[in-house]
Amino acid sequence: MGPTASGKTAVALELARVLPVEIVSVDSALVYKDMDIGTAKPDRATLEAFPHHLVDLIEPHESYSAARFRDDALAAMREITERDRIPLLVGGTMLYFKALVEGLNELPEADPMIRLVIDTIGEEHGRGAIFKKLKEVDPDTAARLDPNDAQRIQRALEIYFITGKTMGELLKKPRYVYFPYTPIRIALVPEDRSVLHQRIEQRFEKMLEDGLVEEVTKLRDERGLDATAPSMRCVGYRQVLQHLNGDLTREELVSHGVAATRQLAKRQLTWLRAMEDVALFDCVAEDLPQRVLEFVRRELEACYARSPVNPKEGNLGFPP
RNA sequence: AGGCCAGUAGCUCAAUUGGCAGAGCGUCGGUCUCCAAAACCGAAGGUUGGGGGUUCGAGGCCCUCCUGGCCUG
Repeated sequence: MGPTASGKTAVALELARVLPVEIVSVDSALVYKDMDIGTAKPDRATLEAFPHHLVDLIEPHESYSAARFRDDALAAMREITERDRIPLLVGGTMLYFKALVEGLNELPEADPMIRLVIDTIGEEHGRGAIFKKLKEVDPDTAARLDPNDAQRIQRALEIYFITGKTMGELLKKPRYVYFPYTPIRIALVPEDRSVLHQRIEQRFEKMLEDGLVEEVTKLRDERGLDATAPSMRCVGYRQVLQHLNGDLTREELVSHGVAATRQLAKRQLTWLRAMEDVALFDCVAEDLPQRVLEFVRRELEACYARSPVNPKEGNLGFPP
């Protein structure tokens, strides 16, 4: 795990070179096909040499979800372990990590029609009307949410409209979590935030040099995508779209894009701080891949030593 | 060189006739159960370019210096 631009990919590739692992992407942006530059997707050669699961899964006009990720990730992990290999989960979408390991309650999936209905009510009767409605049907959830949090209020109402039961009620039900793995949690974090900020700026400028504007132009012109598409809410894509609309100058595109990326990194770090049992590594360390590799080796050995089920012949699959 | 205009939070700008210096953005901290690279909440941040003066009281008036811009030579 780690914030954007912390060097996760480089470390993952190094581990994949040496250990019997297969990479599973835990990234809400890498799932989109044809969104390569702005998502800092590994290039084709890398993806061929080290296949990544859960990359290029859906079209940019489709939408994904935490629940779908959990299903997809568990399926990928099962395939990998059946090949006697180890899943290496790499990414920065912390909600996906959480959903995977801790599971989700049984809730209905998103329904675009219902969401449209709720949005329409909001437009006609005012922003407050929707919150008022939620207070009526699900006071517990309403009390927990901020009246301005339109997205979550909409979700809570959506659950009620689909199931007739409240979100508060459904979340109280016991959750049966299927996760037959022992995670070794590693996070790459900056000891000095300003270094990460620098990297973010350089990387965004590089993305523009590499043709990010052209990539987005294509998505807009050939796929008709606009700011309402979930994929176009990704950092960078949204700002380029605004630039193409004439709402941002080229200069503003850079400063806004960089700022949005910094904010993303900040939120990712907030998640990481709240997580327990995570080994932290300074993401600007010189020999970062080596350090992580050593740590993983030790952890794997300890893991196998205490496990009643050893892999075949007790061979860990990597040099002693 | 002379004349005019401007200088307020990191940035862009507000502030009634002289009456408690604010906003947006950024920054920092947090929340997060099927959109999460999303959405939302909170906090910090000022010698109002410097110095002097008038006044009960100055971001706003007077003097002076500094910086930037425009005009004239």
